[in-house]
Amino acid sequence: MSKFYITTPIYYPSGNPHIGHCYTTVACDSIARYRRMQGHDVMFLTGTDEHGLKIEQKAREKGVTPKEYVDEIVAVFQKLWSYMNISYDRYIRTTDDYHVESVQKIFKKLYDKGYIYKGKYTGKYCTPCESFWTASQLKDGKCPDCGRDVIDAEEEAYFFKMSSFADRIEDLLLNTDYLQPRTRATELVNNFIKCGLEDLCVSRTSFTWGIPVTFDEKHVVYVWIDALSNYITALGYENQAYQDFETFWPADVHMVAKDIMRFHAIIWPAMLMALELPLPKHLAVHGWITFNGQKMSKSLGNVVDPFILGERYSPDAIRYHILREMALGSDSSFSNEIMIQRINTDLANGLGNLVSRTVAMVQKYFGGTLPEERQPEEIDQELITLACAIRPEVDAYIDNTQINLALTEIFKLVDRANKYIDETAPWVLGKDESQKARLASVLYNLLESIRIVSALLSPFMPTTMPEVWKQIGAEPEHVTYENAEKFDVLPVNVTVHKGDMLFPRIDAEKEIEELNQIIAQNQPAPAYEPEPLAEQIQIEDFAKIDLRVAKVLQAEKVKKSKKLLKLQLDDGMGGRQVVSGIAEYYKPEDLIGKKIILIANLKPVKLCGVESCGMICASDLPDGSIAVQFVDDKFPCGAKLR
RNA sequence: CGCGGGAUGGAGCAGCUCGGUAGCUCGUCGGGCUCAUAACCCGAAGGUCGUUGGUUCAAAUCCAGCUCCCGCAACCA
Repeated sequence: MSKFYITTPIYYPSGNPHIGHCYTTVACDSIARYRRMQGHDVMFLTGTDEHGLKIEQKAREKGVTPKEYVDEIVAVFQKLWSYMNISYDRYIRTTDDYHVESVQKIFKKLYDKGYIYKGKYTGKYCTPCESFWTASQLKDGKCPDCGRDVIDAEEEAYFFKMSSFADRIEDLLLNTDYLQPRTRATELVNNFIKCGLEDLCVSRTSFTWGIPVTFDEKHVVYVWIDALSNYITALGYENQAYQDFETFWPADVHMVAKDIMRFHAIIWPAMLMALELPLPKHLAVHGWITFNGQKMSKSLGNVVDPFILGERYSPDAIRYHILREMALGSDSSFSNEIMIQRINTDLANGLGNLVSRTVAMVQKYFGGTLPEERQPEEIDQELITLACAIRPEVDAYIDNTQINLALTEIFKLVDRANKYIDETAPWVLGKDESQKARLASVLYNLLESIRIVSALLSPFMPTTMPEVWKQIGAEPEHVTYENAEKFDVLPVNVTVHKGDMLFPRIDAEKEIEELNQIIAQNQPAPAYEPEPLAEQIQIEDFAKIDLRVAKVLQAEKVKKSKKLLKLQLDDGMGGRQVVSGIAEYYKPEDLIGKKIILIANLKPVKLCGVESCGMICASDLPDGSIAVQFVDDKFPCGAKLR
C-alpha cells in the first residue's frame, strides 16, 4: 500500500472562514478521499496559522488574549470542515506545543548550520503602535493601523540565507514538474530569482505573539519558519507527538491559492534544502473564486458564507459546484446564477433525475425487484463499454489534480445513460408482457451505470452517494474502486428502494432574489470610523506645512501604473508636476480645470519613475474610495492656506 | 522598452506542441417522448478564430508588427 500525503495551507484565523477557504479544502478532501478509495495510505493535513501581529491586535481590540481569540475562530473553522464533510486526518494549530517545540529546534538547527544569521532590519516604525511596516504597507505614508506618522528605524533581526539556494530553486521551478501549472514558473523566476534572491527576515522583536527564539528570547519567529514548517512538524519532525515523518514525507501535493504560491514555490523549498530534507513532489496552484467577476472581499460585501449556501442547497451540492468550476491555475467565477444553473443542470436534471426515473421504473414494472431473465441487445454494449472505461480516465485526471475534468468525465456516463433510456424506450417495453426480459436488461444496465457513477462520485459528494446506493440497492462491496470498472456487479435480482429526491431542482429566479437579499443584509453598514487623532503639535509645526491653492491644467495616467495620475498644476509660481494615486477614482478629464489644495513644500520624489513635486489633498470616503478636495474658483492659484 | 498570460458563434471555454472538415457546455429556435425532479432525447440557426503583413499548395495553428484585456512586480507623497 503506497502512502499519499496532501495538505491545505494553514489558514490565518483573523476572521471567519469563507467560500475561498472551502475551495482549497474541499479540493484536497476530494483527492484524499479518492486516494483512500484507491487503497492508498493517506495523510490529509489542514490547520491554522495562529501567530502574528494581526492576531495580537485583533485580540487586544476584543479585550481577550490572543489564544482565546484564535480558539474561538478555530472552532468555527473546524465546525465548517465538519459541516462540509472534510475528512482531514490531522489538524495542526501553530499554537500546539509540539509544533512550537519543533519550530524552535528547526530555527536553532538552521542557525547552527549558518543559514540563519543576525542582521538589521530597516523599515518604517510607528512608535505608538510599536510596529514595523514596509514601505508598501504604509497608507498615505502613514501607519496603516493608526494613521500616525512613522519614522525610519531599524531593528535587530535574524535572516535566512535564501540567496544560497537561488540556483537550485530556479532549477526546481523551470526543469521539474514541482509547480502545477507550470505557466507561472517563468514569472516567478524572472521576478524574484533572476534579479537576485534576497535573504529573508525570519524574526521580529516588534510583537510577542509568536514562538520565542530559544537562544535570543526577545525575538519571536516570524511567519515563514513558523507557518511553512507545519507540513513537517505535523508528521512529527523534531518532536515526539507523532512518528509519521519517515512514512509520509515528502508530501505528494501541497495545494495553495495563487496568492501564497510565491512562498511555497521559493521560501519553502529553500528551507527544506537548508534542512537537507527531500522536497515535496507537487505544488498545485489554483486561482481565486471570483464573485460576479470581482475578487471576493469583505468590503465589497460579496463574501459568500458557506454555511448559508450549504443550508440552502446541501453541502454536497456546494462541494460539487466548487469542484466542477475549479481549474488549476485560472480563477473560477462564482455567481449565484452559475451555481444554481450548475446544480440544476448536472445534479438535478442529470444525475438526480436519472436515478429517480430508473428506480421508479424498476418499482413500476417489477415491483422493485428485477426478475432473473435477461435479453441483451447490441445497443447495450455501447453503454457498457463506456461505463467500464470511465475509471481509468478519472484516475489520470486525479493524478494531475484536474478535478473539474474528472467530474466532466464521470458525467459523460450520466448523459449516456439518459440517452440510453430514450434509445431503449422502457415504457414501450413495459406495455408488452413478452418483453419483460428485455426490460429487465435495460433497467439492470441503468442501475449498473448508476452504480459506477455513484462509486466514482463518492469522494466528491460523500453524503449523497450513499443515498444513491440505498436507492439502487447497492451494498458497500458493490461500490468499491475495483468494481468501478466492472459491469454486472449488482445481484441479478436486485431490489431498489424509492427514496427522496437527491437534488431538488432550484427555482432560479426566486433563489437569486433571496440570495441577493441576504448579500445585501450582509453588506457591512457603511459606518464610518474616523482615524484616531494624531499627536498634538505646535503652531510652528503647522507652519512648516505650506498649503497652496492650485489649478489642474493637465492630467494623464502614468503609463504602467494602476493608481497614478500625472498632473500639471498652476501653483501661481510657475507651475509644477505632481503625481497622485487617484487614478482608480478619477479620470484625467474629471480634474482638468478644477482647483485643489497642494502641499507645496513636500520633498519631491519619483513614483514609477515620474517626478512628483508635492501632494494634493484628498480624503477617504466610507466605501474606501478616495475623493479629492476641490476648492472654490475664487481662490487665486498660489493662495496660501492658514 | 520590467515580467508573464490572454483575445475563437450571445456567454464561458477547448483546439495551437506535430499547419489540411473550427469542437464543447450554457443560452436561443424547431421537433420527439411521457418512465422521471416542467425533467429526458433529436435537430437547426449562429463564428472575417483581435488586427496587419509574412512563410506555405494550405494558417485559429508557424513568424513579425500593432491594438486591447488580465495577472505579477512597481506604485497611493
